[in-house]
Amino acid sequence: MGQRERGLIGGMQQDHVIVAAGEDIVSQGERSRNLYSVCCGWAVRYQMLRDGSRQILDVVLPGDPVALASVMLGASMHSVQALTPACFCTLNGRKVVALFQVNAKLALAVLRSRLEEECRTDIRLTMLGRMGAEERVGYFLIETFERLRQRGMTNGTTCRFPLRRVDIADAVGLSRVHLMRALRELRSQALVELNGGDMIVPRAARLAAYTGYTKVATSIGSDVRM
Amino acid sequence: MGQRERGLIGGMQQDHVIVAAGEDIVSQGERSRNLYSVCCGWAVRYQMLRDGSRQILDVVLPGDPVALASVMLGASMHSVQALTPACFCTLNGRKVVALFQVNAKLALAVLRSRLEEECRTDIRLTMLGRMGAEERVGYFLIETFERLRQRGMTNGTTCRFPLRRVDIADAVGLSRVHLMRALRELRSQALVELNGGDMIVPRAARLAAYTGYTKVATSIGSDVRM
DNA sequence: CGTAATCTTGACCAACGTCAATGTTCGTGG
DNA sequence: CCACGAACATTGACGTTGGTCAAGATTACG
Repeated sequence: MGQRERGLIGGMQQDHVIVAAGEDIVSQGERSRNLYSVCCGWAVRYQMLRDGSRQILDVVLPGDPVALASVMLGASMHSVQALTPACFCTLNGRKVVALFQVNAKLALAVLRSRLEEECRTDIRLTMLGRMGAEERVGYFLIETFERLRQRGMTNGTTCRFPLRRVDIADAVGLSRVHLMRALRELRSQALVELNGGDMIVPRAARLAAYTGYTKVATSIGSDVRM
Repeated sequence: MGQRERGLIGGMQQDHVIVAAGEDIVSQGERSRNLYSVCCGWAVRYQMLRDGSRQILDVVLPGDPVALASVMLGASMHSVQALTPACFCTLNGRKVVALFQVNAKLALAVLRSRLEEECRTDIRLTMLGRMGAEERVGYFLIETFERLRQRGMTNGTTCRFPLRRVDIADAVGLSRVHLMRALRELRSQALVELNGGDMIVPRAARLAAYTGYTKVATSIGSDVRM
């Protein structure tokens, strides 16, 4: 994507919204015409079930778009909640879609980034359907760690990690108690350690091997992440 | 999408490939430049794990594109296997991408259909992470049934359903034996019945209510499904 | 028929969830 | 600075769900 397209998107930014930790910026079922982009802070996409349980679909990091489906499809099937105080920049959804209709390169770049997400989602499906507790947790952690590393948000073997235990449990489909058991096991094998709000991965390659994680090519940096 | 775009895609069709039941048309890791579209027959997208277990990611029905990610990202992270003898039409991936770069409306239509898929995938994630065996199986069946109904492939309360028990088990993340238990329960409540290669759903609304399924708007018919 | 594949079920075992109790951290008001 | 409470983390004991093994029934096909 060239300077020109980046400028087009940049020029459409309307506002910055600050959201407190724990608050939703998008709600399941909502018909919003606003498109957001995480500017700083962490968030999660999630769904609630009838019985009150929650599934975290994905961790949303700075640079990731939020509510694209809501804008293009008319309604959002998931909520998005800030985990830390977070700042979102707002774009006019209608205008962005209009821009897509004119600028094929831009639409294509977004399509490509969606397809990359799709790959990650497929693997998460496999993880939930077919892996045991330790593998699931380890996989989720190394995947997030690698995403952070690609964005320069790690410090060698350490990074910020503001998810609570419940959040991790809801992301990997385990109960909070069983998640603790899995974490204990992973720590005892020196694969990952969570402490305060930090994650420590002494040997990323070892954790990757343990969980079956393999790096997937991304277009971060060379591509749009509105 | 107008007649013109449909014609552009239509004109690029090169070939028809016939694949026997049980054969792969796309393999995990493959770097193919071919794009396919299911023309008749059933297929599944799936991934294999190190330990030999398999996760079925999705059922691919007539009209669905195959290997879009492979073409646009350079490699496929999943395999696609025919469940029945199936016919795929082949498109030149490079040409299709080139077409996207020129025709924004087309790129946008494909993006929109990817976003719809994404909604379905999110729900499947939730199902695997948070639902019990009966709900998972019921959900998978009613979702597939509704997709078939939208394409006019059902006959009131009945439709073709060529998946074997193992396939269903691999799709919903259960063992074959436990899948049988769930099916027995669903049948005993007259929610679904599988027989031969057919599925019978006496009261779709009842099964939907039981599993928490809600219809999600799709652009089938009005949109591209190459 | 006969062989292979698939379906189906029972008996038993492992993984994971629930409950409940105890630490630990952190923010707030005195 | 301390006392207090609220939210979160951690662990043990025990129950439930779902996996594994193994055997027999059924179907598909040569």
